Amino acid sequence: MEIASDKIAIKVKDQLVQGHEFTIQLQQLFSQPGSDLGPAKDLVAKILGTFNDTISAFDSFEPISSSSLVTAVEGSQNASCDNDVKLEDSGDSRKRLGPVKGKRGCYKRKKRSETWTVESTNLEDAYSWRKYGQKEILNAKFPRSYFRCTHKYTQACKATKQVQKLEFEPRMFSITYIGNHTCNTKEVTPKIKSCIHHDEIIMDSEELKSPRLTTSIKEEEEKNHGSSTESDLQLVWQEMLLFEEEHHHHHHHHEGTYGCVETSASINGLDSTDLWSWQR
DNA sequence: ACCATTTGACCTTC
DNA sequence: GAAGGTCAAATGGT
Repeated sequence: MEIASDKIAIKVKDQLVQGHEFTIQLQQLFSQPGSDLGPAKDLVAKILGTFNDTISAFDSFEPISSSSLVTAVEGSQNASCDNDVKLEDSGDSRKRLGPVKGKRGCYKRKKRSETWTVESTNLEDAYSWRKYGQKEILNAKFPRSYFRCTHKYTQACKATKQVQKLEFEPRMFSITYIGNHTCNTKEVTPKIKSCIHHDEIIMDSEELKSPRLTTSIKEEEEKNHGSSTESDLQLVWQEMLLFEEEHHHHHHHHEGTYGCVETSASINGLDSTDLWSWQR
């Protein structure tokens, strides 16, 4: 076994794990009462996400000819999706209210993905989410909201998050991230048609025809009411986003096409005014 | 007309 | 069987 590369890999992973640990400690430090660094927390969340991603990448294809594998598979899924030959009418005693359009559900067994939780006053991170559910939770005053990545179907991105208001600190949310994004968030692409072979079924239907979105960020004049600290935070947050952008594709010119749109998502009927979604 | 959210039903997990 | 997570029809917004 020529383990040269294996050794390196192990070392790298150890370092990652350590960095992960440190970040968690930092996160816990933040959650001490008295500090209100929302944006920093979100940043921490993202860092953690990166670590999780990398670490689990290692875990997933672990060379390991040896032992100690963790029976990771659990692929069994008795999801009853397979044989469609099943009856689908008459005999079923189940109550089906609406028009039966086909089998609903057909869930697959979930692969445990990385999860991590942060607490923050603003619900935004750099990704765009779509709400798909809300549930009352036992012994909790506030319901839990469920979000998935906007690009779940166009790009098969598995990331989701759950948001719930903290009972004793209603301005704060507990945000649990599940899985990491695999979508290209900025992938609207210049669309060089010339090199596309012509039957792309891919169809990323988001052409954003709304002309008013293209007005760039001249909305500096914040709409929040006087609260200077709030706006400061907002600005810091924006800067962080831009910073990140630049680092993603090194000095990409023409980054200014982001528009900021207020969404009407509401948690518990009480919509949070600091809910923003960034779109291109 | 399209797209996001709401909301109760449906499904899984414990 | 209860609690939590997900689906999708209905609804609402632009």
